[in-house]
Amino acid sequence: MKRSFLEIPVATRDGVFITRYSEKGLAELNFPNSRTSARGAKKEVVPAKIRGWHRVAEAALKNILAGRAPKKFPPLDLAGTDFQKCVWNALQKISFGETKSYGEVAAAIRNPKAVRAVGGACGANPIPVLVPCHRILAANKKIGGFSGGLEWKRDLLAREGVKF
DNA sequence: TCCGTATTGAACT
DNA sequence: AGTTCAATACGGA
Repeated sequence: MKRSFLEIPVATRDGVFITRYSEKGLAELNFPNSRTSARGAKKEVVPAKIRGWHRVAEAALKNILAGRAPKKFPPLDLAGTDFQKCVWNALQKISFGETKSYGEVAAAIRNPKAVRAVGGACGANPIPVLVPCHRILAANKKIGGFSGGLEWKRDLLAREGVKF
């Protein structure tokens, strides 16, 4: 069974991001380039609950894009395996402007050897930016990869004041 | 069960 | 210093 998400666009100076909400929280976020947007504007009823989340999510997103640390995050409804959720949870513990290597993340979840699996989980991350998969660099401080495009990763890091 | 992965560290040019 | 290679954990087909 496929979960249906409530899709809400977020206009920023960098383009229109798409957020998707489930009954439990923010479930997905897409970069502007994905042409997932511009759909037959399904103006369904947006529960007040979700409007509240969206307000927080939008503020958090714009803060990050502006190079400032968000004060607050909306609840996240991460759909994935236990391992993935574990990784994503670890990612959220990385503070703004800080970077970690895949190896360190692996160590943080008590699987020091699962470095590549961590990479896989990052790639499967449904919520970039808010779940800071872009703050993960390879051990030799190289850029690695990024789902939404490497330009985004570099740009986001630069805005956080990270140099490499 | 086999294959690919957003890695890593060591061995080899 | 750049490159190749095997190992490793996990998810998808």
